[in-house]
Amino acid sequence: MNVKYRKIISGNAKIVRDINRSTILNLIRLHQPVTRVRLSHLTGLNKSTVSNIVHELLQDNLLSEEELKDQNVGRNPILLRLKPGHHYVAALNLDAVYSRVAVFDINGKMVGHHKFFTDYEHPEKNVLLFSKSLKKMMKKLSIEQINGIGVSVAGMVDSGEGSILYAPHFQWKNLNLMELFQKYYPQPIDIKIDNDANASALAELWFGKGEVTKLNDFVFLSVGAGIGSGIVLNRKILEGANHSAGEFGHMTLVENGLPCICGNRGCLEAYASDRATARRYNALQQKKNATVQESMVEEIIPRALQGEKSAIRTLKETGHFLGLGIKNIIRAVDPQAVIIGGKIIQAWSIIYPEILRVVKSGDLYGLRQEVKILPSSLKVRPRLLGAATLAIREIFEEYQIVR
Amino acid sequence: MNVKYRKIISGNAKIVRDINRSTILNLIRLHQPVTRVRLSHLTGLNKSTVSNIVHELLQDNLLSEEELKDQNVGRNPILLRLKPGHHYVAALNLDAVYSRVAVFDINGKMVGHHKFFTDYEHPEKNVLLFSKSLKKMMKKLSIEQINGIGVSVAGMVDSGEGSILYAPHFQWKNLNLMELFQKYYPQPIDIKIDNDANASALAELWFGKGEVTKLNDFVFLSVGAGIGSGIVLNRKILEGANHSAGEFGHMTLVENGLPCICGNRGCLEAYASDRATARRYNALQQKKNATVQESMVEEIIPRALQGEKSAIRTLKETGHFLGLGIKNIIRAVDPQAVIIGGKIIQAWSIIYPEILRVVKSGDLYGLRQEVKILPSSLKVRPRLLGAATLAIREIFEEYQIVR
DNA sequence: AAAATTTAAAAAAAATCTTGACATAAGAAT
DNA sequence: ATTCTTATGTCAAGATTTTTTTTAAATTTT
Repeated sequence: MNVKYRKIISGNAKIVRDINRSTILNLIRLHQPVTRVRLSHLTGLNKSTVSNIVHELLQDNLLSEEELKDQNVGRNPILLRLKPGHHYVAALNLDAVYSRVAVFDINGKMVGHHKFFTDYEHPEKNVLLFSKSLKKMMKKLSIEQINGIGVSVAGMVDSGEGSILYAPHFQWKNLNLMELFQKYYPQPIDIKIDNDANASALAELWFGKGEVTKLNDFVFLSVGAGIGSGIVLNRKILEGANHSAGEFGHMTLVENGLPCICGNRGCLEAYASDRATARRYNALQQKKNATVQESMVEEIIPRALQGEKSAIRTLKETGHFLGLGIKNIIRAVDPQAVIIGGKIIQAWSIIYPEILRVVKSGDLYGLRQEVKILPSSLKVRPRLLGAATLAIREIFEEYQIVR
Repeated sequence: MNVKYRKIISGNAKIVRDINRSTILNLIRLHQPVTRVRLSHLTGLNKSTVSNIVHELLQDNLLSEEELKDQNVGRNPILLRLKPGHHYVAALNLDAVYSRVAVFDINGKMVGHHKFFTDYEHPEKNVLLFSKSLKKMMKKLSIEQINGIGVSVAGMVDSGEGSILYAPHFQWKNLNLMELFQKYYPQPIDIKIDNDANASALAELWFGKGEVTKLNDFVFLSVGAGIGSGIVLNRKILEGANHSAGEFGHMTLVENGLPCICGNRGCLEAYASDRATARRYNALQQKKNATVQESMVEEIIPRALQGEKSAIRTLKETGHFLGLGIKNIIRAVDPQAVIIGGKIIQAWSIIYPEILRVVKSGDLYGLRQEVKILPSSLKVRPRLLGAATLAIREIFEEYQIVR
């Protein structure tokens, strides 16, 4: 039976407490530093309830207090912040060539980092390398306990089960990664595994800067060797019935178009991935003997920025195709924004006008669709921070009431 | 400020009651007839809580009881059902040429129906006609009170405000329909307005038969003069940041393809709408002088079913284009199913194989994507029943706890 | 035929959590 | 020195669910 039955959650006093506790903890995260009174206003909860719950959070070492001495009338407010130094999560990004391990605090700050060659042949080996690396890091940073592990994988993942359905880079199929982790971490620890595009989207949602802060509905388009995407709707990742929502990389852009590694033709990925960009560039350069390796868009971009014509033309084309794809994404889910990640955004000044032109050309009935096209706002690698966010989310998000 | 802030709903005893009450009422609707004990199991709530809430619902005249005499051991169970004859909603579908008014009971059964010519020039006139028609119907059926009004409109709708952003058929732009209704219904009554594709999707979700019963995530593709769609994710309609999620009709299928009424080229609608189908058919028939009117797919379908070659070819092409669109829909939101509505489904035996062929050709990496392509399962007009469902939903759905 | 068992529903007592009124804290304004 | 003002803390009251106990009705066992 493949039918997903929604779990029915009925209400009782304890769940009310859980809901309010996580609401408050989340608001502290988002608005820190913040006072109890402000939290009372934000939540609509009574001041006493807030005080009570804050007291509990303080005892759990999740918060720090700081009395503010200012010249306002009235009693000095006490500012609440997430307390650093007590709660950490481990992150693993399993990616082509390198995989990365890191430790983050609950504010999304990386405090330790390490990388190793991904072992394609022996999936379990990567878990071993991760655990060793993590142990070493924890010792060095004198961190005693980890509050969760997040893993982002380049491939299709069943995040509920924690299994990898298909990872084309590594040629892993139906691999239960969760089981491997549980071998090395038999003690009860939260382990969350998801696809790297979803993880990146989550990283933007939780730790995005600037305009991204205000977004609740967006699509993160991860442009790399392939093209993946994570759809965020009402602050939640859309997984899809078969864990493959947001496979925009394989939407058909051109019927019977260029072949794609997925076996079909005309996919967005076959036109706008880094690989496709490099290929188009090389086709232009053939006579000039100045080709680049397929994985090396990072060589094309500086050439374009320095004014090399064929590099510029190639990237503009990429922008054009991305625009076509993004237009269809907008038609599909009508997000507040589409955020683009990947090396390609280093050429933002070149690709953005092209993307915008295509997207705007298709404005529905001339009605203003206030969708933004933005480059990733993150400084840390989104896929690694995303892995951490998978674990951090578990600390903050519990139940929630919706209409 | 265009930023949609999520309302924060904090928990308290009253909301817990609301949650549990609506959970129980919904389960009665879905599982009727059902006993209190069964409800207790389904919800996880204690038997006393269920008894208590059921008592309340009985007092509100929402339920009827019937003692079951069977040969099982133990006390006879009391079966609970939604009580007919006490709660009704009014529905209005504003559509091209005709608009329809109807009265439905809370089980989605139509008890009265009437239609009138839509007044394109004077939007308010339609509200007047609706109210007169409803009044007459209520008198005839001796219904004293209506518990809500649902309106489905062929066009883009801001369902929160109840305003029509753009309705191409009627050439209405930024029309606040809710205000017009409130003129005629100043007393506090729930009025809900939404786009007809969303309403149809909702009708399938609530009152769909057969396989549809088990679906929580699907896309309803409404094929008519244009192509609209409603996206249902986790049993909720996806509205989108600009109230235009699911505009799959205007996704680009062919770059620089056929012109579309939206002003662009190559939209799905320009290839697979009834109008496009008729146009393609007429192009084939030109020499034979046997053309049909643009709105008349219903003439092409019987011809095809009787074996007329060009009719068959035309419909197969429509199926092919629908397949291309559906493939991209699947890539986008990965639904459990895509449900197709409209006259075209009378030719299901012709279009379905074509759709399936295109969709399956694009199966991602050869992984089984268990997506179903289904014709609408409703007997009543989906757009009208959908309008009713907008109102019925308000009676049943209140708050809910999610993770 | 009487007693025990089974299933369903209702009632009373116990537990949990939020609310609301009041109290306390700390500084500014009068 | 007193009163305001704002932030936080305390505690009984109120609402709701859960747990426990009764009551009800029919079947099965003794």
